[in-house]
Amino acid sequence: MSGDYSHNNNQIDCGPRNNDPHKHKEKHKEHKNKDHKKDKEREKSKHAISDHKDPSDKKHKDKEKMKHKEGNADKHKDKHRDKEKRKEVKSADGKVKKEKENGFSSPGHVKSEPEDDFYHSPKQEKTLKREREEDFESEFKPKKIKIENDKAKGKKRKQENEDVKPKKTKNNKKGEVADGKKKGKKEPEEKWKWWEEERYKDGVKWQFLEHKGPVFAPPYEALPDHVKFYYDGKHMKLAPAAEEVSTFFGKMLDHDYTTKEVFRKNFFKDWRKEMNSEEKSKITDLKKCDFNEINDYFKAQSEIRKAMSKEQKLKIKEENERILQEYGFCLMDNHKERIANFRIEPPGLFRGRGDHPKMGMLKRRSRPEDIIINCSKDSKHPKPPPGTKWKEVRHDNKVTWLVSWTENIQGSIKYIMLNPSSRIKGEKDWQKYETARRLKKCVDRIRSQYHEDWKSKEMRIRQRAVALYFIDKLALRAGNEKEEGETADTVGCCSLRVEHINLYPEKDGQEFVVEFDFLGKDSIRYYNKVPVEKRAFKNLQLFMENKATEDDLFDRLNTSILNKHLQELMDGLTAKVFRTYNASITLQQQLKELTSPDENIPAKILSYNRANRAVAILCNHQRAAPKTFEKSMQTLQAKIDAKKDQLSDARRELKSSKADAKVRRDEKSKKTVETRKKAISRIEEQLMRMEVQATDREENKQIALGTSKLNYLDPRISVAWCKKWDIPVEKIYNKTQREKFAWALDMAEDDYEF
DNA sequence: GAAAGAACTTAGTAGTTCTGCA
DNA sequence: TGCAGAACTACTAAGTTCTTTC
Repeated sequence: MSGDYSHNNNQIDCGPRNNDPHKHKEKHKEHKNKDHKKDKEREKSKHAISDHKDPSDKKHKDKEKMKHKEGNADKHKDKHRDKEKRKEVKSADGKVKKEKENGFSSPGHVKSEPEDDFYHSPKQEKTLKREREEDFESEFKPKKIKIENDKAKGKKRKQENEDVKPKKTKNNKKGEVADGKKKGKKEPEEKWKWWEEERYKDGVKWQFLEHKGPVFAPPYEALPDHVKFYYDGKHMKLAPAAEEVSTFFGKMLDHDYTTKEVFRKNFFKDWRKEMNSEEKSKITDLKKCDFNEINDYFKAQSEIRKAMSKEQKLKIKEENERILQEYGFCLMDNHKERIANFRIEPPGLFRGRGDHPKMGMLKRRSRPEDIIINCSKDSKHPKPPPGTKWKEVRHDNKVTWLVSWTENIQGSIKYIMLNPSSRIKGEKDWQKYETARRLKKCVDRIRSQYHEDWKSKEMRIRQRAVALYFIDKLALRAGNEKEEGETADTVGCCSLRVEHINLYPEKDGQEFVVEFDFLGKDSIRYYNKVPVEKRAFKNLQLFMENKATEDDLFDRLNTSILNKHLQELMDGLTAKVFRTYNASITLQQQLKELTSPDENIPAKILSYNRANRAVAILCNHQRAAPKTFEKSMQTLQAKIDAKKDQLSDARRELKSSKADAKVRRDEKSKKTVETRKKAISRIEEQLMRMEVQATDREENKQIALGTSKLNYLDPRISVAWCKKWDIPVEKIYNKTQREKFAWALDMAEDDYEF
């Protein structure tokens, strides 16, 4: 893990989601800022920890200032080093190597993208020059593109405009337009390297945005007459509104949700709202409702779809492709960009995770009148379906979304945004890792600061220090306060309650052990027994004194207090950055530790997956073990056994042919020996692959690697590792991931250091 | 300065497509 | 060629953080 710092003993196989041993008690009430009297007494009586201004505070601040100064000096040195590094390097073959900046390179050439006929706008010229964002951290400096003279600008502009000109897309396969690749064409067309361009400043996200608007869910299609709903054993024909909602439930009959009391109650309440007065008066008990025919009908439909002929399937695929081409892309600042989710969420029953109080509620159908469109004033605005109107068309270029609407369950806003491969998402991602790298430079200072802080006389400072210690050491999430009764009862670091930890002065031969047991994001259980520093332990004892189990552990702390403090320690620092930093640094360290030069490619990939797994465990990224896991492991094991038999047979054969060759001493028998030797090494190779696969699969049973790979691991670490060990990057990142991390693939060299 | 609202990232799951093997 | 299982994608819930409002 991350040096001696992140000791994470997360036990992944600690039971399924929601399997919290202590049933979550009734939600506690506002513990923050509450009952000050009680707190003060507590503090006074014990360790004379004052909640008031600490006279030593000023001293502290001065000290802090000094530290900051030191930090700045370091920064300066680093900058200097970076500058040195950035100088052009000539490689042995005389080629100018890419200029490096924090391990990346950036030749300032003009992009050439495929032309396309999707959008054309006369307004593109002004978008060409983006100004540099001034406050952008030093590490996140794309190389300044050489300043173009007017002539050059004109040339670039021309090329950019050509980017959006018609492109023949006959027989296009999925993604080809986006990729700018044509089948059969060997030379890959160059993609837009947005990371070599200037960024906008002042929060501007784009200058020009044009899109076709969202795709709505298809209208409800009534059930055929033979599919019947029964109430109390009697057939009942429902009016379309109630029937539609009944199908939402009927489709889910095989799902666990429909057995949950809360789900059933919420569904029934909302369903009744959709019934006419006759239906409402008759249907009063969900237990008497029989949705089986509806369930069977949808299952049959699914079978029919599966059994379709190739031609029929192809037709559907083509239609989907057409919709994708029409609605799945937008034009942002001269570049055609893929939209992530261009469909409005269809109506259905809300599937809240864990013990969500709103599960089963009806998610209503969104209409054009609910939809806000965001695009350029001077673009071709998307048209609402005939006879309808948008709620609003706005032109806000300080946000990244294209479409938004408010959902009816929690009243939150939903957005249509761009794909992770887009410039707008990529820049943000890159910036995220640069912030984490800046944390690397000052993390020691921050750590010594919180080690000081937990001796403070002020309770709030001690709490802040211990919480930060956990966020840093265990990669816990910040833990915002949540509205009671609105969501599942989950917590993060700042919102931990007394009931979520147990303290053991000594456990299993270790001192000062803290046992964490709580439900985190998505109601995934976090269970970890971890030895902590004595001061942290003693502080926890103090924080828990005279508190009830449902009280907040850190009653003088919340995420905004913590983040404000972090902001003072480092510009742009928030609790979340620690997770990114610890994940990435762990990957880098693990890769160094686990990769041995003599191993072959599959073994190296196993090492990579193990490093990735270490991060996933640190971040508590779990998944349900695949339903077919045991069976597929058995199958694989059987194959391994068979391969082993095959190997021993082959060895036996080799032995006998060697003996044979000794006697005969002819060419033919010599050849046989060689052939059998080759066969053996082939079988050994196959066996080794299978065994590696089995190990990997077993270790991965309940761990999800994807989340950390996509969100926490600086891709440049992986790219550098691939380059260093000659591993094809395709073995680590699939196509989508390579598109998302195109910037990293382009800029990271084999010596990249996070 | 706190609360509410908005914007955006992170997350697991369900459904679909691809791949390798018998 | 068909099937099983792996790999990938789409979907959308659930977080965090930033911004606005009062």
